[in-house]
Amino acid sequence: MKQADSVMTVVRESKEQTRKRNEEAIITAAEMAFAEHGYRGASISMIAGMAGVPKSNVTYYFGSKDQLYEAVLSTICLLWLEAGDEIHAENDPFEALESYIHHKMDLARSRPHGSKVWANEVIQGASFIGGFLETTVKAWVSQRSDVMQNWMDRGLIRRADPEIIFYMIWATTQHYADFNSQIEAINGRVPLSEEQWSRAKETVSSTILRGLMVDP
Amino acid sequence: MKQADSVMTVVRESKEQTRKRNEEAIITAAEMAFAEHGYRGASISMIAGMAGVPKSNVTYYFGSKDQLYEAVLSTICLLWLEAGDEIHAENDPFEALESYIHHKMDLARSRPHGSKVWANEVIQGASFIGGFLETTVKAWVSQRSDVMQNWMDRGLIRRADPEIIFYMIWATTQHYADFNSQIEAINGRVPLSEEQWSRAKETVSSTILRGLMVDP
DNA sequence: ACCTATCCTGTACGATCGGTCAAGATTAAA
DNA sequence: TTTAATCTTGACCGATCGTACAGGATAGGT
Repeated sequence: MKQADSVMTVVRESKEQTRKRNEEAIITAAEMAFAEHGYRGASISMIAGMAGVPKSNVTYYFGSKDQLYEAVLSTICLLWLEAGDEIHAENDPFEALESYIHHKMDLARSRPHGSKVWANEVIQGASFIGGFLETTVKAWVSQRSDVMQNWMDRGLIRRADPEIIFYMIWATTQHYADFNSQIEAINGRVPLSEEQWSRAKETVSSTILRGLMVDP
Repeated sequence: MKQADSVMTVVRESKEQTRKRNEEAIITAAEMAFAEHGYRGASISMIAGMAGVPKSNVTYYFGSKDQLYEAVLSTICLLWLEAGDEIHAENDPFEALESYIHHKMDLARSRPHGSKVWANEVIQGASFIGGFLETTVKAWVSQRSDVMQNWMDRGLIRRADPEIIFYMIWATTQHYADFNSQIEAINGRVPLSEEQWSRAKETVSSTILRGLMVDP
């Protein structure tokens, strides 16, 4: 088949390329399968079917269902941890938090499956990610809470427990990913329009930010 | 064993009483099992073990796993639908909404398992409760949205899409049930204290209510 | 062109699942 | 007390699950 090679310029994939392509296809399929059926409900054969690879290929790449699940969870969390990078004491609190909320709303829209897998895992006790929550996530919250405390001490925002504020932001933003099917049902079986999405972003952020303003 | 009957005044249960007692035990066990393991992860034998009845007894009472699952979901929703009864146009919006938020926070604390089952079901596509969402829940939202619109027209609260406000309330309150394990992990593996709970209630409601105030 | 290490996958296995069913136990009516 | 209806449950079934593994396929070095 030299002809095909020269005419279509289809060069043979290297092993590394094949592995990377297969791993990404499996991760993507697993993210969707775990989101739509839960950890137990998603089967390896189902994931393999979505990814277009044989069932054994999945266990070959990821070792076990548990390890694949953890890979999906860590892929998601790497995305989330970056969203709050602009929360620094030297930034304006309302600009920083508005950016954070908008960023999280965009992630809820662009990566709903990841959010759902995470939510499912936490709801069912976070047995796979418990250690991660107690170290990395806790440290993230602790650092940002110090920033919020700084803003409060300088009288820029209203006094409140910073953790509670973060939980409110997480809850309201991720709700648009996790409870998407409920929102669509109430919206008349219709996905949110572009305008509805931007209004949701605006209302969520402005409501929380107004709630954080100091008394005049 | 006449002696036992007369001394301990333990009369024999009627069939109805036995049925009711068993059904409640099974429902309670199922609520916990579905919350902690998801729909597929919770097995009938596991639920039967928790409830202290043989496995076949579960299918005898509820017919199938699906019907038991739906019974759990409807039990939960009956509780939730009552929480917003005070949202009427003639009430003060801030008092009514504060009462609603506090009521929902109390439910998140007292019935976390039900909230988790509901969240799991919605996350995974709401295939069991889709029709219910499109009829009962949608109508509930529609009625309360009219009340909110009335308050806005009278200048009592800031203008915003009422649905978005309800989603924010649902998200922030139910977060304390659904993401309880995440909150505990960040809190140092320790459940929220009584004081932390009351501060959470206060901060959540005051932040949202301040976010709804009209500009001075 | 050959060889070898690595990759890939079809097959098989034990475990567990939801659900069925018939026989035994118990209750309520006659 | 007898009888009929209902409740209760242990045993069983086909299906599906996650995983192990052997052997074929293949890429990359020689």
